Amino acid sequence: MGRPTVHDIAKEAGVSLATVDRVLNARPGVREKTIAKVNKAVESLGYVRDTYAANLARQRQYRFAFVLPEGSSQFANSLKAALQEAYSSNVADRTHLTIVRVPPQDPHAIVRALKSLNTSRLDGLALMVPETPQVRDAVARLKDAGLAIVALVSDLPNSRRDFFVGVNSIAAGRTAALLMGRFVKGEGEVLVVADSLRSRDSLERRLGFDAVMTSDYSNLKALPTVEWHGDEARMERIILSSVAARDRLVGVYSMGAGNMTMLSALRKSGRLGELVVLTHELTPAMHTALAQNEVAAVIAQNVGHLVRSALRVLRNVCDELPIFEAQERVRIEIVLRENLP
Amino acid sequence: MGRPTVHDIAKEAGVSLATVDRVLNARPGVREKTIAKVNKAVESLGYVRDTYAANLARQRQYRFAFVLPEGSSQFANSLKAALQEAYSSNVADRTHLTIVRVPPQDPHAIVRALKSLNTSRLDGLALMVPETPQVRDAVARLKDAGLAIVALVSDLPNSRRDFFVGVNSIAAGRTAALLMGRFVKGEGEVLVVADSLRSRDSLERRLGFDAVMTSDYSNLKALPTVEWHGDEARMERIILSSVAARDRLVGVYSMGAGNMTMLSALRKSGRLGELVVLTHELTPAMHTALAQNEVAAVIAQNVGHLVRSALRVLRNVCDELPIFEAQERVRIEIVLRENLP
DNA sequence: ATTGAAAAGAGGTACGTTCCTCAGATAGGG
DNA sequence: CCCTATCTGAGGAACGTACCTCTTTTCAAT
Repeated sequence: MGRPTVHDIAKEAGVSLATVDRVLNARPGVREKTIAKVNKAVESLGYVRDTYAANLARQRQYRFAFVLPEGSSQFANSLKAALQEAYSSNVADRTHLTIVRVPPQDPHAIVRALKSLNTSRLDGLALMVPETPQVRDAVARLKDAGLAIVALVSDLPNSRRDFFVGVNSIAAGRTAALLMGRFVKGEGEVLVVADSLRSRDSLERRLGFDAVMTSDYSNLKALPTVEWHGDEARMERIILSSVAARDRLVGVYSMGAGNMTMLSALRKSGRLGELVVLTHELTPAMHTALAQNEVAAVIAQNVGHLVRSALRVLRNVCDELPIFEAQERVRIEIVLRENLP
Repeated sequence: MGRPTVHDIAKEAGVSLATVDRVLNARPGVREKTIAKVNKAVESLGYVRDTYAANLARQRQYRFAFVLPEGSSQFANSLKAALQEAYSSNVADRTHLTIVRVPPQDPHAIVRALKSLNTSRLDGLALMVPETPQVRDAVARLKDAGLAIVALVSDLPNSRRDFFVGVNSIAAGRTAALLMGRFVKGEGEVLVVADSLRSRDSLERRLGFDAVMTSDYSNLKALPTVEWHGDEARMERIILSSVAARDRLVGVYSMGAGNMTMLSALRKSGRLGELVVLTHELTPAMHTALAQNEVAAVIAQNVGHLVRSALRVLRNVCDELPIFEAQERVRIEIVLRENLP
């Protein structure tokens, strides 16, 4: 009737339960021939291990830490909320979660935080931090200490991380360019704003944006990136002067945080209505801005997905199970006024 | 240390394990005062039942059937694929799934299929069928027989279904109109194509489309819906003649299936390049069409979500657990060339 | 043929929960 | 006060798996 159990395989393979267990858990002391017999029985009966019963028996506890940027970033906060939701739902069953917040602009502080982690009390780590050589090395050392490592949102290549969970930033930038190109009527200039191009995802978004812009929309000219480095007053100044100086401005693409400051500056300039504004990450503020037609589109990634995906990957790495890449690919979502969740 | 168990609550409440169990599972034979004591202990210890251990002990088996339209519909096929994927992954743990395929255009055949279900061997039902009075009544009877019922993709109001899993079709139509309005440069007419307006979702998409079209995009005129009723030759004829007759045509909105026929007809007409084409559901054919710039945007719903959501809802209804509506809200996805998954 | 290590078997306990039985306690009505 | 119905307690078996110990078998080298 129901699913086959270890007892059924034992019977089918003509071996004892203990041997089946040894084979299934890759423990030593079984002849090749017997291993083959058991595997054949597993195949023919279509046995799949009951993960929950297994975890119950083995008293498995996954201890993961999430390293997120501190500060007022709405996105990081919504990630944290998604994490807490996952924690209280069955998604995070048998999983103990710690959240560590670090100053994103200070590589040394990040390294210090990573070093202070007690690796013996931790099985895995998901981190959303800007890529710097110091961080890369610190992550590599954590990997050596036996942790499963997932880069979240922003990739950490060459850090020996096990997996990257997040969207392809180049494709996100390309998507922004496509939207800008199709939404703008006529021709003109596009202002591109970022907190800093030092973070890998901003850089890649810009790359993708420019690629599509130049190849498909020659009627538009993307201006050099304006970086405001966390200084909101500076941002307001730059935006106001840009808008005043450039009467051919038709669009604004904001690649990172600080969208509220940007919007209020544009509002002050009195030209918000004529501009096609694109931003990233569906924060509550952007939700409102979309509903009020101040922002044309928001390019987002589902934080719930990110978190669930990161947890799945971390668990699978810990259990040395394969990762189904297709399932973990996070989609680039386009949110308009009419498909607001 | 770990999570509190039933033993911990028993100790905390000063009652026996059996009483805790009676309270947790709402079995009779416990005084109000004792129930309160147990509940207080549950609260104060933050006890959450280990669903997997519980299901293991209770040998819980969820037996669900999915009723899907038969025929060559790519969407139904991808739903089936998502279902099979869920079945083989842990999402469908302790769940037995049956897929029933019915001719979507034949209400009597659908009712016959529903009546032939053995309700004593089934705990829940998810169905994607057009809404007709006969079907509505048949579903209500199944509900009376004690099944959990979920309407999938297309809602069945007044059928006493427990929940609807799918997108808001009106919002989907509104989203299509927004895209059409922003993508088209200049003014002109928009052809709207559907298999049949008898199906509720097509009707609602049209409603939403028209609402936004008239309120926001007076430069565009949406033509009356062309229905092709499953007759591909007829569709080709209509499209070719429409395109030939209307030189002000700037866009085509296809609300349902048959996108490949529509595209090939447009290709034949030689005017595909000038038209903004919008379709629904990201089938492999639409994937290609997007990549080749033949279709401007596809409005999709994630079939993986639909299936997982339906399964979660069915399980929760069976266990009389609450449904977290926010989690089950399926998003309206917009797929462009640059954010193809 | 003997030896000894490697392989396999047998049987147990545990995980957190459900669900069962049976016995003991408590309360309310006569 | 006892009687009876209702509550509560104590304990155990089971679910599928992991992991432990202790035996027994197998098989090749001697």
